[in-house]
Amino acid sequence: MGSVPFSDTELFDGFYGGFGGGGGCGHGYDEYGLGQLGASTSPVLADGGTEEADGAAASTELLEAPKRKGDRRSEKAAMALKSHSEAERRRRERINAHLATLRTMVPCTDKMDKAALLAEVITHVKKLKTSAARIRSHCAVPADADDVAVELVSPDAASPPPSHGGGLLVKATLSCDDGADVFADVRSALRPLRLRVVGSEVTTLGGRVRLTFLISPPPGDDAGLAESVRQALQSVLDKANSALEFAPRASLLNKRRRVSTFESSSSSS
DNA sequence: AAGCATTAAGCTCGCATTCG
DNA sequence: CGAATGCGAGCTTAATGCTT
Repeated sequence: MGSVPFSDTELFDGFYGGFGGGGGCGHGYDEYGLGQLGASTSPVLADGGTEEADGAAASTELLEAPKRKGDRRSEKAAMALKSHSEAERRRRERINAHLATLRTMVPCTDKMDKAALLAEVITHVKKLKTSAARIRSHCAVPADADDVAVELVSPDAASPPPSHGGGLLVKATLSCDDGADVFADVRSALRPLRLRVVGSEVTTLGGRVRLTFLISPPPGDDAGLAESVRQALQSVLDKANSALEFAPRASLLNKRRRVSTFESSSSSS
């Protein structure tokens, strides 16, 4: 339509005043005294006059000083604008790169626009969550959230080994991050209780671990033992969580965090 | 084919927030 | 406190589809 295509705007690097894009916001670029910046040999000063006119009118040091100061200010503002503009471009590229990644992860999204893509991703994630929940209900996979569960179960439900006598069993389950110390911590926590463990099971998935113990309690003290085991396992969780509090600050910040541009390969200059 | 409306995408600006 | 960054809004342009 007779205007400069976006791809050609690089020609006007630093020349904001000459390009019409985004010019309708009610604020002209001259608001900054930047008119024709970069392309003009007689830059407009903040007060509206040109350097040539002012220079002819007064050549004393006293008058020159503030002028150079204004020049520097507009140069500085122009640099800030350019920098901000480039940062915005990088931001858009980052967003688009991640959207492209999402496109590769969800089938049949090639022709979708961004809004439809995001809607499809939401649907897809919901489906995956439902599937995960279904699988979890059938298999003993670790829970997403840290959890300690202790319950009394009948030997039938728990399918204990033949060595078990026949009374109620204590079934204790711990789900947490699969850290290097988990097993040692659990062992340390349970050892003082002098338990008779008749069965155990370990499941790990995606950096999470789920430990299940079947314990044969002493006669008449089911509830007491269950509570002791629960406290012991809870102490393991508490220890792990307190260790997290001393982890690098970045992992705990809920403020908006700055992320360096493009964790992927593309580096813009 | 021309004209028009709609939509998607990119650009810039100004303000708010965060960081050093 | 100034610089850097994030974000929403308003704008333009290009592409697309529909009607005449």
